[in-house]
Amino acid sequence: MFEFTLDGRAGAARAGTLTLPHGTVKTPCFMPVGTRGAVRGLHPAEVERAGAQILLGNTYHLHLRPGEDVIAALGGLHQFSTWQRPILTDSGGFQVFSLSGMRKVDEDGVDFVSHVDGSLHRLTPERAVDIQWALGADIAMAFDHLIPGQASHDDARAAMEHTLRWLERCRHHHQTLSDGAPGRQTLWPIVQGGTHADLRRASLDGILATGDWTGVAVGGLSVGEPKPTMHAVLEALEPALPQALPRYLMGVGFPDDLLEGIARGVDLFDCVAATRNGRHGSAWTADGKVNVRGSALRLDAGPLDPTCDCEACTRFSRAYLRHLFVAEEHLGPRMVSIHNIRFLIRLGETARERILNGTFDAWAAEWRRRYFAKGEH
RNA sequence: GGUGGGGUGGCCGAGUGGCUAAUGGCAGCAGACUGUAAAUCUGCCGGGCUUCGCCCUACGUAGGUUCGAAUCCUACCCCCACCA
Repeated sequence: MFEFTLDGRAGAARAGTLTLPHGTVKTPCFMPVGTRGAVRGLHPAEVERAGAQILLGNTYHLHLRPGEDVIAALGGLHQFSTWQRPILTDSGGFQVFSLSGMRKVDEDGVDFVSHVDGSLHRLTPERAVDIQWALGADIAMAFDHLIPGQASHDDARAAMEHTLRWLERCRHHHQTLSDGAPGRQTLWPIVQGGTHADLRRASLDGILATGDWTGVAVGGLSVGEPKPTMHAVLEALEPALPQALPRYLMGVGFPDDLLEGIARGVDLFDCVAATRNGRHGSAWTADGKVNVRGSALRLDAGPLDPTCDCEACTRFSRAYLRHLFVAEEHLGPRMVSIHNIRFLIRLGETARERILNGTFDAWAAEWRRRYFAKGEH
């Protein structure tokens, strides 16, 4: 359980197989986000047909509603949601960042004011682990202290060291739970340190010194910093990342981010952009971004993306999808969400093939050329 | 035929002498979104241009009062309600 085998490499890029209690995951892989136990607007069968191998859930949001006790009573998140493939849960660390106006951080943990009803909720490393254990995710994430991409070296260091102290508490608490049910769930640490290479390396060193991990995540990127900065952080980290561990770049990203991440040795990604942008009428295609609501598509009989095999592209015209958005039919946001998810998943599938057959670099170069040809992305 | 009410930018609808090219909303157009407080948010939206400004044309039609009118006056046209 929790094994990762490397199937092939191309430069820094890797193809692997991750074995988890609920199934295996072929990498590189994009993981759709189902924050509240559902990928926004989609049926699990649709997510399966899009090729998703593993989904995300969120500690904070599922704790607020319906509550981890409810989910546990109904057999855990897999049974509750009927998603039987692997699940990874985020710890609520991102909410420390995204709900910055509604929480207070201290050494021990974080007080959140619920955005749902204003009630007070406290998350600590132990609580985050408890909740994720109750949810029954295959992979639980450490509770981390995430800060904006522009954060100073001092602030980034403080949050990174704070994250390490929390990690040790997460690890210890998770170990005591796992002792009673080995093989049920694994815990992954998160590298922090903002945009500062030295802090990133220190964070990774601190993580690797504390335990035998089954995977490692890189967090705190794509939070306002320029893309070249994110690439530089990944490049600074890559040589120090153990080849034997799957690497998960949290919260990333857009298609080009996935490609650049894969090229820099990342195996796993998640991002809400596929569903959020899809819901908002922005579709990714081999030729760049398409505004599905745009008047240019009014009489366009062609598919959203001629290279795509998703349920939207194989069935509907651009004109029809645009009509759905203009008329505010829910089918529109749903279909473009499916398309975007499929697009990212297919990107991972293709990258894997190319890594395994030795043509990754050439393919990546051509992919970039075409994706950016129109000057949009 | 009489009385009263009303005619405002693609639509609805504020505005009763200057701060009004004219509040809002809708429609339309463009853009944003990265471990989801987002089926959300932002910008444009009479025309033209050398577009952080200038010039035209505009509040039913025509005239008038005034330094200045969508706002006041007169006539006419049209719509609605009630009364004949």
